[in-house]
Amino acid sequence: MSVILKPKTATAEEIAVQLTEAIHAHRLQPGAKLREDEVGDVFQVSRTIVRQALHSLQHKGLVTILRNKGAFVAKPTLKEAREVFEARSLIEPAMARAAALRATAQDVAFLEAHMQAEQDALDREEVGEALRLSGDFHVQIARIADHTLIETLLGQLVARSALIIALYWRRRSALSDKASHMGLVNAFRDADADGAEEIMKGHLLDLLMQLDLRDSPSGPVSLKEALKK
Amino acid sequence: MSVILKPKTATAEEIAVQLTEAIHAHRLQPGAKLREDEVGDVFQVSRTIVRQALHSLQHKGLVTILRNKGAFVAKPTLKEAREVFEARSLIEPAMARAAALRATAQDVAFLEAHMQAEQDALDREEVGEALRLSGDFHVQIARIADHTLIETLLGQLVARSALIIALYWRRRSALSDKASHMGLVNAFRDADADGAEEIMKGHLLDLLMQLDLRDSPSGPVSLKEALKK
DNA sequence: TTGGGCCATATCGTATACAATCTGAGCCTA
DNA sequence: TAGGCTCAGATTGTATACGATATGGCCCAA
Repeated sequence: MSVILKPKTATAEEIAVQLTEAIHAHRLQPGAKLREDEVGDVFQVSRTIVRQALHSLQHKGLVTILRNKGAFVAKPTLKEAREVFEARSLIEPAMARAAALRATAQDVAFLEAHMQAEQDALDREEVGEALRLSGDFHVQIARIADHTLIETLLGQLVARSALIIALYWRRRSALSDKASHMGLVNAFRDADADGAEEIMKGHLLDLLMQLDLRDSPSGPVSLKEALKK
Repeated sequence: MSVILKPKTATAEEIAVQLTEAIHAHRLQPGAKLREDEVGDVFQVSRTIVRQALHSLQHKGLVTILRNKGAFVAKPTLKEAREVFEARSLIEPAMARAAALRATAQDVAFLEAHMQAEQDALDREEVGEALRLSGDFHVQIARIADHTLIETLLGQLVARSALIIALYWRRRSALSDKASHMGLVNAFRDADADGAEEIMKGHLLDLLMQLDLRDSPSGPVSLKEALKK
């Protein structure tokens, strides 16, 4: 928790955003406890506001709140992880198709700048920021498709994906989606709906393949936790 | 607001459920104001708890909270309404397919009982309850498909659909989904994945057709509201 | 009469006080 | 020494007090 920025007073929304970024950047690990007054001290607000932020993050699936226990950064199970990517596979190809039919020159330029920003972050070795931008790329596609509901939804799924990547990413392979993203941008430029849809399908499959979502238990668990119940 | 039941103390979750049911049953109309201490009086809890419930409903898209103005039952716009059904069309056929492959005899029996309960409600002329059950039928399919994430998601979309139906339903046609639901149950019994998927696709299209989602303005609006801004 | 400004009241927003609950250390006992 | 009990401290849960903001009525002036 001590790695959070902005020690000045903030709104619940701002706190939620900052916590989300910290989770995205893996500065807050899955399972980390978020004590209310600790967070409140950092942001200089009362627990009331912190509570709002934490509940909001719970609704988005980033935080788990246990009654009388507290709030923790969510630890998606294997099943939840698979479900997130299944849901994305149902939604995103259709968004890519719609975006291809609607994308303007500005949209294409925006996505290109977005990819450049991601590359810059990688060059600076800011892996967390690059991951965040990479996820946001997908949300931007829903925005271009002008589908507000799914844009919101996808924002939540992408945020959860960041947690999943933190837990299940096979470190041995590089998480590179540059080629797919480039392909999508090109398809948008050409208004190639079929192409965009296919690339997105393949891209999500690629992502899945780079995760270790086989039956292995959910990773290192403390003995104490493992023996509980 | 005076039509709500259970005047004894309750948790935020219970309040949210009761409000949801009231919205489903159209006892609370889109746009209705939900004053915090009024709700608190009804349920015999402090505003703290009411606030939790209202925020939770906001996240689910059933309530709109305007800062310093208060909470209102959401009034989905035409675009939002279309988006809800588009999202459902992306998700539910796949759920129907998965459910067909997984449904047990118990699941089929459960759905049959569910349909019977809906019919009973209709016979008792409890239209609101029948609508609620009809929506829940779809959520149950996601449960049978064993897809928890989408089950939750669909619960929200179905709840919003109830609002949309309240606003955009063409009264002239009967909102009958009995045939489609029956077809789905049969497909589940036969493990007919393709059939289930197709029926669900068509069923959602049917639903859309029975709504008036053309460009007409969002219905009766007070003059004052219309001239604002 | 009509338009604008002012104030009382209603209502929401936030902080804080207090109650309920959990946790873990220390102690006792078998 | 292992197991369980008790209690203090830490932490979350809820109610309430108080401040901020919006609303609507009233008065006054043009």
